[in-house]
Amino acid sequence: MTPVTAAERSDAARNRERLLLAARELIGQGGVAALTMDRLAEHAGVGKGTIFRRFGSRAGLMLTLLDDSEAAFQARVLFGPPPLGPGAAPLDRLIAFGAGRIAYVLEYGDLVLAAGHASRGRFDVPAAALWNHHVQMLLREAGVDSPEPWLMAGSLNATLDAERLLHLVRDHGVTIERLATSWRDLVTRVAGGA
Amino acid sequence: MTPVTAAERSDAARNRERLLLAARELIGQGGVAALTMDRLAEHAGVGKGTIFRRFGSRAGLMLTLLDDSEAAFQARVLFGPPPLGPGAAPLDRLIAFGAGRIAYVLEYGDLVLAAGHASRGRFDVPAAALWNHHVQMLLREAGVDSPEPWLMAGSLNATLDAERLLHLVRDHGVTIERLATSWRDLVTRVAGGA
DNA sequence: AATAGAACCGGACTACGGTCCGTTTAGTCC
DNA sequence: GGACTAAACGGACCGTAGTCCGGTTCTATT
Repeated sequence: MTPVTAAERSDAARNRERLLLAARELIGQGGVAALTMDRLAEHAGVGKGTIFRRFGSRAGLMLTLLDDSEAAFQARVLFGPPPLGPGAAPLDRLIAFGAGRIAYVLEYGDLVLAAGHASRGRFDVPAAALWNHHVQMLLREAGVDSPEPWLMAGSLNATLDAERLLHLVRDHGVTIERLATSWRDLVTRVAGGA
Repeated sequence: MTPVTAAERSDAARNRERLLLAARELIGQGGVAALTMDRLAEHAGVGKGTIFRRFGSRAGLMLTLLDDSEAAFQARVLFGPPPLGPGAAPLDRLIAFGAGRIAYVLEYGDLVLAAGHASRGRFDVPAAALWNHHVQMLLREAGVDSPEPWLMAGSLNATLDAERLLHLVRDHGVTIERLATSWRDLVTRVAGGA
């Protein structure tokens, strides 16, 4: 977050902390929907413009709020124990990745949803690029020789879209187990399995 | 559109026509973004409330605007010549369906995008259910025996999400041919092909 | 410690989608 | 054709995300 070129000014840092704290408080009280920018500004004792300079948009703020948990998940994928982390067979890692992603999305629900409504389109966000790359790597290791590896990885990731998953769970009562099963089925077939 | 239970009142019909005409005019002049509800109301000489009673939301209006082309595409899929229509091998129909869908989304671009921002979530819209059912049927005919046929069809359709396709084309310069290739690769693998 | 200027601050302002409710009008029944 | 009712109408109103810019505060420099 802190730019390399210049240290963050102390008042800016103080306000950023205040804002994140106030944001979590508001969400804790009334859910993500209760977090409006006006309320946040008032509750944090800060001007509205300050929020937008700092986080760019409401979605940017949500992204920042998710930073910690997102980093934790990334760490589990990149350095954690198998099958999610390195060490397991590529297909098993792929299956575990989907299951983990599904669990993550359902756990943070509305927050992920709100973060997705970024003006940038929710695809170019750094994390998305990382997952794309990760899936692409696992596919290659699994021996999948696709004419469009990058697009194939993107397609599989589109399957894990937060809005879709939450819609299925909330409006159709689909269980997390069924989602995981479906993902396993999909990637197994793509990888040329049974 | 006209409810079976009661005929539409003449003033309502007149205003609906006015609104659709004015909407197409505004879009023709300044693109979909230029179609704001206030402007539309003024340009059509109609109150704003009238628009919302008739179409429910901005997305609903967009959906209505797409009605004709959507119906045309549906007709091609359900009754048209192979490989999109009936008569071809299931896998070929599936491939053609994706290609057709991609072309459709790219052709109507922003309109489809705006229609997708419906409050209902863009998944429960009637057309989406139809495509889901269609893909599910083709998979079954192709001998794909999935533990979750409905979710599998939904996953494949998620791959054709308008926002994703348009993002790839507009922000990454991906061609329609590459998208079609990737879709073919995906469904071929799912169907157990090469 | 004084100073300059960059970074930051705040809140009034805009544009938008969507709602509400008192008013008008179309269709119907006598 | 007059009266009645349900439907449609319209535009003021609301809450929202996001912008703008004059004033303020921090920090580096001397």
